[in-house]
Amino acid sequence: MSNRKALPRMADVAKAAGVSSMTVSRALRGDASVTETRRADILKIAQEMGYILNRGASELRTRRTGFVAVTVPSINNPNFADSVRGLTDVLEQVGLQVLLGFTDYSVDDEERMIGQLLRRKPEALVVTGGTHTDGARALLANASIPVVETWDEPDAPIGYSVGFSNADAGARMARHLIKHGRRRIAFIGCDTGTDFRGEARSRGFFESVGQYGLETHRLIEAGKPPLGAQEGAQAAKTLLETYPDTDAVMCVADSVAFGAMTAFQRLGIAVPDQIAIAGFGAYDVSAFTTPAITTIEPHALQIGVLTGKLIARLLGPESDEPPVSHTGRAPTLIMRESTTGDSA
Amino acid sequence: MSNRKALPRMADVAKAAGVSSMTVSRALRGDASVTETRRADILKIAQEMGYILNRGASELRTRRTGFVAVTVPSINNPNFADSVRGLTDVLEQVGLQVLLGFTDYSVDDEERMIGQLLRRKPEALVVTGGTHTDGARALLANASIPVVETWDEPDAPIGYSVGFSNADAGARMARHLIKHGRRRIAFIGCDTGTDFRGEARSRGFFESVGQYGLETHRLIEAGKPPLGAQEGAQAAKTLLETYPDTDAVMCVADSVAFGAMTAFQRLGIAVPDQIAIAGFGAYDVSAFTTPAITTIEPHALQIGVLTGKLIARLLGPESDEPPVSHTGRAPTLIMRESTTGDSA
DNA sequence: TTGAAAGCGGTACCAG
DNA sequence: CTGGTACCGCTTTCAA
Repeated sequence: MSNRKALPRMADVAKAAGVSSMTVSRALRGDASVTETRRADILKIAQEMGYILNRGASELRTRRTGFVAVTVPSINNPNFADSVRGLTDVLEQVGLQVLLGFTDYSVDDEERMIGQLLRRKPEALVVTGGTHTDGARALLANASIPVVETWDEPDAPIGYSVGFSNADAGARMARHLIKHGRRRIAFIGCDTGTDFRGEARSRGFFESVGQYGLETHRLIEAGKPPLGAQEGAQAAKTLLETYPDTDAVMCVADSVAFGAMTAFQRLGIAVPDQIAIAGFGAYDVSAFTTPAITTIEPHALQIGVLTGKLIARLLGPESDEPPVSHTGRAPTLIMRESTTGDSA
Repeated sequence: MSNRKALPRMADVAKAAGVSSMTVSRALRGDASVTETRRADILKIAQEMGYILNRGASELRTRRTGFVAVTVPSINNPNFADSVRGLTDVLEQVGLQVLLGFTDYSVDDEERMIGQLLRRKPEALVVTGGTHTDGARALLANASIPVVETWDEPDAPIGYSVGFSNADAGARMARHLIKHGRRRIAFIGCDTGTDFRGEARSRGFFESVGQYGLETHRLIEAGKPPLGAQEGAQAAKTLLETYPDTDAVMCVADSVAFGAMTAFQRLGIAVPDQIAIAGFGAYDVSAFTTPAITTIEPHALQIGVLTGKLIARLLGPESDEPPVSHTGRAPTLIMRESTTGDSA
């Protein structure tokens, strides 16, 4: 039902149409030099024969693959999914195809993935975050294609970057909590050395907390990313045992905040009266919990879209304005009842 | 920082190593016929030169691209994300690279995507669902590569299929609700003609409801997919206005069920006392709401994994047992308080 | 406007 | 075990 039979080649179409391969090639690509009637004729014949262009062969000759390689830690994360989606859509507009690789939050896996992806000769490469192995950096340096780091503001940028400061995002939330009267403040995050963006948020968060003279050690490491509601619920219990007087907690992601909130509520702890909860990521769920969860909107889709536009400009025809790294819209704090106590 | 300079080719490595391209080719692929010392030598030189194999060139000669094309409606759906992840992981094991295309729940977009993807000469193609345009079917028939339809049991299978009966899943939930004493039963789904799997669930649901002699017209069309909590909340209000005496509702996805439940609760309607709620998809959130939401676990990851294994067997060395379509584990009903009323 | 020949960067095949 | 040669399917180039 699906076994290899010889697929027609361009030469076969040419023969059937009584022209040369070159004419078929031109007709298929819409080259103006082919007579309109002839072109229509060729297209019809190609269609009838079920001819499908072999892009691999064209690429070899033109040296343009139309691939953009992309590595993300995980696709099972609404934020990354949004970014990938935005990126894919924009690139599709200009005929570029995304090659996706998952790194599972491991820089070693990332290096391996990049090595694999580069063999496909992508015209640009998009990575998540600004932390990479030396090996990966070497690969990227040698590849001589545009590199875009996303979701971060790298200390040592490789090429372009489209992202924001996760530390600032954490700090912003800390100030919000403090402004609303919280003083014994905690953070639930991933284990150290795994999710670098989450760590940056935690770092910025506690830096800000410290600036107000408050305790900065209430950190719960809830496991390896990606963290979900399950881990959030577990971490909430740990938090209560370890620092029972905590009156506010930020979670590395909304999924975690949701799980933590549920755990508190089932233990009879009032949110936000006894403990305020904040998340990150503006997941859909956060707007519909009771109370709704204060969070930070990272504009994930826009990160993808901006990255796509940047790449389109880099690979497209020479533009007047040279493309530059783009920081996009800064993350937005979304205040909701889980920290403000205001009724819905 | 990233401009085109001539990348080294295999011939360059060969020259530097003082051997022929053929020897380099063999060394790089681990062909046993190359002396071990020579191979080490060549690998080192290739490494130093920053040589990266051009797979496009190999593919042309070997006629094996290592691509598997995959179309999914959307990646912003935990179920599809899980499937893609499972599929990607398995295929990566055997050196296959996924080429992903998004169809936005449109069969026309799907046809277009398939057309684009086939030009990359994938060795297999995975599509979501069993409903396709005639054009898409023609493309697939001509491609002469294995085709796997997932997430469904197609009426007219194109090739292999890995999925389950969405109608059965809907029917199962209907029986569950009826068994728990519900009689005025509704369904919140997508607009007709968009999400075929969701429609199948709805159809099976109402068929079962009808078999018990109950009303089968309480259908709320909540918009185009993907539906979220927002649409669920809105639909819940519509449901109350349209069929105020409804005592149970199944939603096409857990996200929708969550939004609907929140809406009911904010309106002071007790779940499940006044109205029972069920979802589909076993999203993480469903286990942590109050009450937790009864749902159906489709084993999305496993669908991806089984599809990957099927393809690996199809494309791998001749196996003794011929590969067949695999239905995987049947969806599992997860009973929770939102329909049973049992305390957590 | 069209076609013939060469070549993109690898690997199959066969000779040595 | 190693190398020469042809060729994968398309497009560039140049001539007609």
